[in-house]
Amino acid sequence: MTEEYLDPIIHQPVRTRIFACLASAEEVTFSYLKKTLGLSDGNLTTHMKKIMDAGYAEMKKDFVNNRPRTTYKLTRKGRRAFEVYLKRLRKIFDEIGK
Amino acid sequence: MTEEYLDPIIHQPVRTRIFACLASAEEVTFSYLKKTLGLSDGNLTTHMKKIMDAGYAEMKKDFVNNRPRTTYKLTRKGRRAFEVYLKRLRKIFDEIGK
DNA sequence: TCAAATTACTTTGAATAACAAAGTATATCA
DNA sequence: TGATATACTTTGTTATTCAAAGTAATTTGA
Repeated sequence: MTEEYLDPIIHQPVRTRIFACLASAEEVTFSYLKKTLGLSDGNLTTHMKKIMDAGYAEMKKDFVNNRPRTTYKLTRKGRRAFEVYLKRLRKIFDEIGK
Repeated sequence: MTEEYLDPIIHQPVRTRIFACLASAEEVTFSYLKKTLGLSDGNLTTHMKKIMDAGYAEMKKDFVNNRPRTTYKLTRKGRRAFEVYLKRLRKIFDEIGK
């Protein structure tokens, strides 16, 4: 059980939900994440920064109707990390049933 | 998805594993947790303190072979909180598959 | 038309959390 | 009896989390 450590970048109340969102789609906008997860702007920015600093997601900026739009998507590395995370979580909980 | 917040007492890399351990047994000793999860003494103490402060576990102290022994067990509230946690986690991940 | 509100973020600072090193205390071992 | 081990707790530093305030462009309403 010891080595089944849970990636602290992913295993955090807000970020786990962000990852679930990102994993379920190709890419997701800042506004969508904010609304869907009910986060403050600052909170979302800093969490995304942390995820990107880990190399788990990347950002794209463009304009739609003269408004800035920031889009995030998981990198290959991020998707892989999330898979490993899910596998470990499952293993940990499977052991409860002994 | 918004209201499916994950209890920060439980959703933390070390504590999730502590909860899995506690949930799988009636009660668990300090030494066992420490060894099984590979934690430093201080780290384990502070995490357990946090879990107890939330009313999720309780501590029993006795002596075995003239040695102090600290035993932890989930309270009813703690077990319930863990169940809710697991249900929410599952829901969040189920949504990935859309 | 211009002031106010809205959208879309980022920066910053204060509160909280996480962790290990050092500390306390008893027991065993050589 | 000095050294090592077991069983913890306290303390202090560093890292993390979050929202308030800040920036900038845009739309809306009087």
